[in-house]
Amino acid sequence: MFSKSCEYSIRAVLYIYKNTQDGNKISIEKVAGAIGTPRHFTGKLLQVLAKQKIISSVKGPNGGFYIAPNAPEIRLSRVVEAIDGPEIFKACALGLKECSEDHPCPLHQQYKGIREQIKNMMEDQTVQQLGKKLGEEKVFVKNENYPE
Amino acid sequence: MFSKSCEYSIRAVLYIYKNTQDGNKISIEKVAGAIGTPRHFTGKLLQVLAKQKIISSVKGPNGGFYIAPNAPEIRLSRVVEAIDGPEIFKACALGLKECSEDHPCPLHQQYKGIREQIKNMMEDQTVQQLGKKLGEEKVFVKNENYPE
DNA sequence: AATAATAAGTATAATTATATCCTTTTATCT
DNA sequence: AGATAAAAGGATATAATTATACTTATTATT
Ligand code: FES
Ligand code: FES
Repeated sequence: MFSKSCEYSIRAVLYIYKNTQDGNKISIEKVAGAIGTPRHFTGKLLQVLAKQKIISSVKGPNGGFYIAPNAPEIRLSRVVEAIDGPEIFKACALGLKECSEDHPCPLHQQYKGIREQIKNMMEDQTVQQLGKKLGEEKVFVKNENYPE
Repeated sequence: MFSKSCEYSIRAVLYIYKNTQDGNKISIEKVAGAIGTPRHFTGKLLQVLAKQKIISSVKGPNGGFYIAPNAPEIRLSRVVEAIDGPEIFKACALGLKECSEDHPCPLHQQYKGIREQIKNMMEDQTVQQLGKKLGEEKVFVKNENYPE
């Protein structure tokens, strides 16, 4: 579905949200440890998310990444587009260069609705909504029996 | 969504179906040319599909690949599972090792329905159904303005 | 038996994922 | 103020995976 980069990014952003609403900042080290993703690769992803202003970062001691409590809602689609690119939401199911009504692949009619749902899901859900669940409901952003 | 291997495979199988119902066989060369996929890579894919008995092949002059007119319906899911593996239909949206109700990711509730639809689509559609469309309706298995 | 057509098997290239290393920024301690 | 250390930023290197090309082995036809 999405690339690993993208999956990792979403998980990281949710975790960062949940753990920085009290004004704290959190380091790459801790994020990667908490969600179970490779340290350096995670760092790189957070770097591009910060550059795109999806998350905030501050260098130096006591620095780290965070999402300001008063930050506007961040749609998941924004993360996906930053990492995998926006074309992913209009790609053809069978890999044709373009998906179009004029030159459809045999799966086009059935697939386009599903793809739309995926897009809607990512546009509807925000980091803030899902991030809150992370604390309240039983949802997880790291694998089962993974050491905290 | 699916890997390139998988996309190519489905396109190839549909093309082979459409062009071998008259008892003909068709070569890798022609398949790859007609659907616009790399020659050798396509060959390899057809090889595993043949080994899995999803399509038939015969060597030597006048040989090639084909799907027998009396062959039972081939669900697209079978092709997907042969190439990308069956796990793809139960994978977690955020890349957790397992998707489960007990240890769900934050997107689980919303995603599982969509994933189910994808699975159903691939299980419902058969090579025969879609292959017929290839001749009758305006659907394509190669890119626009690609030389035949 | 020779040949030519073709599938099958092996090697290379490109991409993606991951790790290492060095630089820059900045808070804190002396 | 200067030294130090903690953190992100950035460039570059390696590994794994995926995609593609090349070579060899089969086999129907003559
Ligand atoms: S053309 Fe394939 S999904 Fe639209
Ligand atoms: S756990 Fe992520 S989709 Fe089910």
